[in-house]
Amino acid sequence: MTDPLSTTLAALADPTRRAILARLSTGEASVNELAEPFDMTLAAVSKHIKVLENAGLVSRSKQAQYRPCALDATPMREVATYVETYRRFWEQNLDQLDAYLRKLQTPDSNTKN
Amino acid sequence: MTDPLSTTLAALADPTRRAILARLSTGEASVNELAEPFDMTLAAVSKHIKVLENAGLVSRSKQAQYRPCALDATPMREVATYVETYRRFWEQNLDQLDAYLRKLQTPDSNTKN
DNA sequence: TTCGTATTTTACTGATGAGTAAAATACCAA
DNA sequence: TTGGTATTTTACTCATCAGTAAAATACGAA
Repeated sequence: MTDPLSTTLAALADPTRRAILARLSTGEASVNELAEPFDMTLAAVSKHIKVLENAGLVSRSKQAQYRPCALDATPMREVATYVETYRRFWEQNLDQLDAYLRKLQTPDSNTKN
Repeated sequence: MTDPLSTTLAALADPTRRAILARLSTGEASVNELAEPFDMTLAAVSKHIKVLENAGLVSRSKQAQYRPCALDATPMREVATYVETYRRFWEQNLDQLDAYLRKLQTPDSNTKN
């Protein structure tokens, strides 16, 4: 699983990590700040951050003993591009659902019952 | 990891499974047909399909001894929606890169060297 | 230097994932 | 019924992941 898209998707496939990214979308934060909402060791959060960093979704800087995290959404672009190639399929399904619902509401279609 | 988005992302975070979906985007296929391109046991492919089915990305039907697979991209909608919330961040990064490259190309900015 | 705060690393545990081989199941056809 | 094709299940192995506790590291401040 060394391809970047797999790495990005795997990193995103965890609610804790997505919450960290959501927090970072409001601005930089230290590990302590990021860990605060979670019922989890600091070390555990540190490892989640490492996964995100490894996927290129988080970048780090250095300020004294702090190593603040910043969001880097760039790898999500590939995810967006990937799922977009399937858009027509889910929209097609919605169209079918829509047609089905319309059919149910059309009196004529139910005359046999 | 029981939330649907995590399940979908985890299912997509594997090149074999994405290849299966790509194949299914061209139409239904049996497990044997799906397994053909892979250097992997039929049982292994069967399990990958189970993961996709579990994520709602693949639906099955029954035709004699065949249990053909069909693509259902519906769960990808949530993925698309999710990454879209970060679009402004990666576009911002592109803008910054663009500005940076422009700056490099502007003679005035390098007069000090 | 010594302390305190921030963060990571290490060693370990338990759960889960990918893969295999071989047996089991399902269903059609002769 | 017997055989054949399609597919899944089971039991097992190996690797990876999430989490913890405790030690280690990094760095500013007194």
